[in-house]
Amino acid sequence: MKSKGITIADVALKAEVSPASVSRYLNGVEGNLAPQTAERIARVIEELDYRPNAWARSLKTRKSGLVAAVVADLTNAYVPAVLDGMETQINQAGYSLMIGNTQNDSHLESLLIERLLNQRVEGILIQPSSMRVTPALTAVLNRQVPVVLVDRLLSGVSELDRVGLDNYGAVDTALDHLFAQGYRDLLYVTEAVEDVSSRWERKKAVEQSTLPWRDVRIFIRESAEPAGLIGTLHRVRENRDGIPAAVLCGNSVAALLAVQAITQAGYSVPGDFGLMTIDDPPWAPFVLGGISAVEQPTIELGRQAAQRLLQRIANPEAHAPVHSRLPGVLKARHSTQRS
Amino acid sequence: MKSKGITIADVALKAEVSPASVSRYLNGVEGNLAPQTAERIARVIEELDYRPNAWARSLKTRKSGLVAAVVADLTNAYVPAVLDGMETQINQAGYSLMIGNTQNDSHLESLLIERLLNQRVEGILIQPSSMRVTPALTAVLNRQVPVVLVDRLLSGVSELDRVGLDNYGAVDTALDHLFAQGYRDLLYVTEAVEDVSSRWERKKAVEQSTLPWRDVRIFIRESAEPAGLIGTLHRVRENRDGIPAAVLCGNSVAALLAVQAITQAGYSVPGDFGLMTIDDPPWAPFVLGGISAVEQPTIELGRQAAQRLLQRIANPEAHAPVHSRLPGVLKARHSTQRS
DNA sequence: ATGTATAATGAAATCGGTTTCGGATATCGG
DNA sequence: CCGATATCCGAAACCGATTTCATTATACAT
Repeated sequence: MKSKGITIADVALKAEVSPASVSRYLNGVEGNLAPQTAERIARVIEELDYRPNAWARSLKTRKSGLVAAVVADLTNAYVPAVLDGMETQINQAGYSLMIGNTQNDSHLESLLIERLLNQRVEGILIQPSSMRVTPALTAVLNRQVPVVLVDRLLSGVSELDRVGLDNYGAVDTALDHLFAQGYRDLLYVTEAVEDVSSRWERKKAVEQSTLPWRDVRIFIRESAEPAGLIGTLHRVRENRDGIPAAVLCGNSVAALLAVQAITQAGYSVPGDFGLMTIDDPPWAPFVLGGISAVEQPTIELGRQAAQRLLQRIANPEAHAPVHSRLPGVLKARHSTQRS
Repeated sequence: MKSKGITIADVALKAEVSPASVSRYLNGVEGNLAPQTAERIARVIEELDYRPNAWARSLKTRKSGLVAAVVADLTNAYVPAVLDGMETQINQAGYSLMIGNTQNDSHLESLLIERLLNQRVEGILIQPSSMRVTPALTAVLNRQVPVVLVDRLLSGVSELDRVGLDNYGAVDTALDHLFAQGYRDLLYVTEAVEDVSSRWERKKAVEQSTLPWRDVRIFIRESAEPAGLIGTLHRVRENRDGIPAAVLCGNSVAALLAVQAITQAGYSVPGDFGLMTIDDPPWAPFVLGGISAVEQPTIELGRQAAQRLLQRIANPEAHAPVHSRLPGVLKARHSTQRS
């Protein structure tokens, strides 16, 4: 009833060598195999369609070949794009990728991380659901497994690597573009800012802009309904003087809200408002004649994050943490075209 | 130098019981533990922050708690949506999810599947990159690990479960809607059809339509450039008589092409053409005033696929394979609004 | 011819759990 | 008070690999 199970012993027996030699063969030439023996083993392995048991191997070597990515929301196009970059990188290195989707819920996040640790992943890429450090997160940190933060930071945690967009730079890029196009009034639309570092940074960057804006307002999204934003749009529009105001959105969720509000209110773009967004969702080129955006280098973000993690795994001695802030790239489109 | 490692033995020692008892405790009450002992063990585990080693456990129990999803293209929004459904379901069952992104490359697909098998996953969800059965795929099938096909079929493989959209029904839904709106001329836009079963089925459904169309044409996308399609649009438009033709797209990639073609050619929707697509990408509501679509129940698809796989894992006796074909739901929007 | 360095291989311990089997203790009926 | 039965628990084998250490065979120098 021993279902299936071709073990190293079976191979050894049939090839008339010791299990030790088979193992040596499997792991490349360690203690030097006679080419003749090696070939014999190879043949038997082939014949038996033998596959080494990863569990037994891991048990001894303390390496699982597993790496995990814990993301906040799979349905936001930004996330799978980043995952894409991670995945290729990780597979190239011979590792396999596990994923956990926290749905922006730190409770679920804890549970998933817990599970992944039990699976003995060798490293974790985390896009934290919140800046606040949960017990489960501290548990990971106390443990030896390397962690790289993606996209978002954890408040009060400085010892971790982090890879993400250069939020300040990206916002500046957007603002420079808007200003260069002649806009002088600015409305910044963002999701609630408290818990998520990237949103916070972007808002901060807007507030710190040194360009001579005539007016800068911030609108914080409180519901999925555009009603509130529509009101603000009306108000912004009142005190204009021929130059339409620019609406800058902090991410694609905010951008979606803005598109809805503008459409429902019957405004036109770029006639009544300039419109632009940080993060270039796949639909940006096709909505309202094309929405200008600052694109995030998503695949590259994923690639670098994975790369960093793999390095930490290969070389656990703690170097100083590295913060990579990749630049966004400007995609000027119809929605900010003036004249 | 034994880095870290609180083993079951350490716990046993400190709790003054045998490792066997600790094991019993960990796996729920098997051979009946005295509540007193159980509590003592619990406390020590807590104190030591002990975590059972998944490898050792798997080695003995032959269960990894791992399930894999191999998908064709992470950047197509349909895929992460389905993954989302899978993920929750799988985690609820106490399993963890591994992913492989084949990028529609059957070579990569083979490699990833190979790796996942070595990781001893207990089951695999596959969205095959092609209908053609590769050696690696047959290897999986010969092996004992359960497989559920998602979205796409494998030609000549009938023994596997499959969960996907009811492509025939979905196309009928679209056609019914178009016909009811008064359209009589039809242009179906699709990606190359040979290798992918879902595309094939949808095209077939169009060809088999029993509605009294005046004209039905099929356009097969050959490049990412809309030039070819634009030509076809011109031609379709010539022989009209007041009733615009309807353009139905086989998936979101085709829809994207159509949007580009229509926009570049300067046509309006729904004035010059009715436009509709199978698969409801996130941008559909906002492009060209809203594009009508037949939405796929993505999360539900993922959920059911995962569910099916988990059942197979729990109960390996081979029942007859189940083919779930979930219905698409009509999203009538502006792009097919007539009158 | 003899001693020594080197290459190739095998025996056995080990990784950290689970599980079988049987021994010890407690409970209970008569 | 005794033997039978049930309950709780420990010793030890086992899962399938890796790895250390020792051994044998071979080559080479003297």
